[in-house]
Amino acid sequence: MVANTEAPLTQAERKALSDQCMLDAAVRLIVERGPEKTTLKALGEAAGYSRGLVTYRFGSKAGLFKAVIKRVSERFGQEVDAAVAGSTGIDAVLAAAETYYRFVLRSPKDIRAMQILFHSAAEPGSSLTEVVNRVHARQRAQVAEWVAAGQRSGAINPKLCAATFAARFCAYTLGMTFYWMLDSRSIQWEQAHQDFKVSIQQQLAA
Amino acid sequence: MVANTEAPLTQAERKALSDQCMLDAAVRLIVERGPEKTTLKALGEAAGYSRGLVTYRFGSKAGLFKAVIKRVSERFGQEVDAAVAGSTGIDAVLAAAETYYRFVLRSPKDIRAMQILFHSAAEPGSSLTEVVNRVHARQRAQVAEWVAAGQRSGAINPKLCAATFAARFCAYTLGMTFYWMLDSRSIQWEQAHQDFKVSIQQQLAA
DNA sequence: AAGATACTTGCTATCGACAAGTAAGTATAT
DNA sequence: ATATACTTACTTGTCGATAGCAAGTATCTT
Repeated sequence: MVANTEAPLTQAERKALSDQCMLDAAVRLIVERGPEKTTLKALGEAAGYSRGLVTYRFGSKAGLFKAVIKRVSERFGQEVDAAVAGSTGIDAVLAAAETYYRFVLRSPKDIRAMQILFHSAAEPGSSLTEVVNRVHARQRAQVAEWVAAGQRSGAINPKLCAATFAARFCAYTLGMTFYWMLDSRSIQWEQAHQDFKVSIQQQLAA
Repeated sequence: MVANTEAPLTQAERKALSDQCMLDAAVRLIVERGPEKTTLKALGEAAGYSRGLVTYRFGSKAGLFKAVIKRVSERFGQEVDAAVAGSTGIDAVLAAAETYYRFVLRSPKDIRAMQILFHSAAEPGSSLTEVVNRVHARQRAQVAEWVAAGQRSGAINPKLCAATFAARFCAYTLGMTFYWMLDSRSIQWEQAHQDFKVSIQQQLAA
């Protein structure tokens, strides 16, 4: 988490290192104290630098947070792509659900940080709105594509509106993650996931 | 929104009036600039008082926001009770969904403000966590009750887990509201609602 | 050695919340 | 009835802490 202070590095390496440290520090501090109470001073120190580096590198605190969203959502997107591989239709949707379920268990801090940033995008005047909206629009479009493909192949109920199902699928995931964050004990994360898969199959079945 | 300056009021009336003005101002400012950027100064002025009154009356800014959550969620709860009336099972669940759908259209500012406050409850160390968690636990329990009653009367699929369905139902609602706030154009609020009702019936059918 | 890039420090306006103050309403004694 | 003591409603002074800019220093590159 703290910058390495050994052997001389190239400028590019220095930059890459400090970027990495700052993004890690951001995730950690967002989860520990929330974005607003995460001060530039704390971010700099947690990353092993000064309070000024965040603003210099990312333009502002919000700029750093945007970078966090991009990094985590990109990593998640890659995992989904890998899990879905070539499959479409119901299988693809189930694989995506499964991937998210596991991602939350494996990287709870990343998910917590990202969800907190998603939330802040819903506040008026937030500079994260556009990025976050793009991330979610993309996710919904991807799900809708799988469903549409399944409909063309006859495996999925043709009466269903692919876009609306996709929104429902993604909205559920967001809401459930919110509950999980609020009080992980009050929600049966695993059972909810299993029941959700059953519900998906039921909803999509031709 | 601004305190009345006419005829002398009793202490109780003065208090009720200023409380009302402050709660209204809070909703307005949360929707206009978000909770963090809503300053005590702005709250006081918008309500027609000084910057000190919020702290004096509600203890802190967060105290005022708690009161906002209580007020709006209570009002929504009453509307649900009225709409559901005596019905149970699928009808009760559909009536609750319908009530929320309409509440959002009729009082978008109240919903926006409340959802923003819900979000802030998911941040670490938030003093709203407990209140918000209680509100949502209660909503889920209520939905689960309707479902369980429907199962006892044989109208709802007995294999379903009532609590898990309730969580799914409420999580969807939260997530969809988030999308609606993020970009109301990208979401077909009405179609999503209609499809949701069909999906509920399908999921609950015996 | 000179320029470019990575990073730090000085500064200003603004914030929330506490403490101390003032104004307005209420109770009691004559 | 009205003056005085008291309580409650509300305001203002103050303090430490904040984000982000401008101007500086350290480190790498050519």
